Amino acid sequence: MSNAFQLEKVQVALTPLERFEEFLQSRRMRMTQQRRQIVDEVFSRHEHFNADELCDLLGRSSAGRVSRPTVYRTLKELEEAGLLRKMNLAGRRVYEHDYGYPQHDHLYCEKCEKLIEFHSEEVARIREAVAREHHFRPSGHRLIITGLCSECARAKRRPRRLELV
Amino acid sequence: MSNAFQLEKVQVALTPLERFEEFLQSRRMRMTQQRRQIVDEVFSRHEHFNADELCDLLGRSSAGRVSRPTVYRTLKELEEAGLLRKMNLAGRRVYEHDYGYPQHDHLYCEKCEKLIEFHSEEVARIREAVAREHHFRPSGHRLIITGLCSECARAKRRPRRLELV
DNA sequence: TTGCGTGCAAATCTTTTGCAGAATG
DNA sequence: CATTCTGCAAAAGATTTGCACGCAA
Repeated sequence: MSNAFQLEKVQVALTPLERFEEFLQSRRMRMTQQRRQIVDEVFSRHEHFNADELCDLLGRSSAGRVSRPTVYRTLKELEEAGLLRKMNLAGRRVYEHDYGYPQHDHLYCEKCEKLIEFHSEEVARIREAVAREHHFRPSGHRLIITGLCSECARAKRRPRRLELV
Repeated sequence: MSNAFQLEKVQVALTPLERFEEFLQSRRMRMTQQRRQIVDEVFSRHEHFNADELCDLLGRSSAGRVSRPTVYRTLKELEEAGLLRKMNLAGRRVYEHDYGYPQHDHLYCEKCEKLIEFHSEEVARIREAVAREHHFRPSGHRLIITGLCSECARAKRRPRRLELV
């Protein structure tokens, strides 16, 4: 169902942690307590997050805290490993799951900052067509449609009534 | 011609400077030597730029220098006035002309960092269709297709020959 | 003359780096 | 045991802010 606000997961053979272990091994890097903790935290929910928020979450963690530099270092590794994707949203740098989720684009509510995911074959088609015209070799794209989500649009249409209660 | 790498200008009644003056007046703000200098510099070429680059250009200016805080303050004003649009490109925050140029999207070369503008009615159509599906009220969008431009793609296909000369 | 605007210096915020000690394979 | 990692402190880069003086209207 491409209309679902939360896209369906894609079937993957390995868990994010296993996938990351493979990546680390391929680079002669080590699986540490901290890296494990970060992967657990990051993949325990699907929301978009930024480095600072993750630091907070890991700060409160019962498993022991992880330092800020380590969080930044590991986020970069997870990006290189293809587990996370970084994105710029109204000046905020947020991460989202990449591994195990299908290609998608976003609707971004400027009021409540909600991020809605959607998939469209059309976008891929346009990408190819435009690229061909310009002799450009596309490797990816990013489409963000900004505006107001249904709730905020409704609220905006009749703000008086609600505010004057 | 929507295929031109450099899109055609749109007819506008006022110069950017005049438009900015109107904006300032509407807010009881003043036209100063510095603001005038910044607008002149910014609209003297069509390239994308960031705050730092603009500071450099204004530093060399014969008309006297403009301080960094003023550059930042004025860029924000120009954005609010609808003269400039800010955009995040691979972590770099760049500005582009908004006033006097048509709605467009970008092809971004990951190698040479070139930015190619293109216009597509299709994108606008998709935007409306997706928004309708999600009861979303769109106000704008941003589409960036990343990859390699024609020159860089060519260079990449046969790097040996060129590098071994 | 009355504020608004500017430049300076310093503060913020976010992210990165050098390094000594800790942990992993 | 040889290296890789981590945390700390500090550096770095980008942007913002407080304030006293200067300038536009």
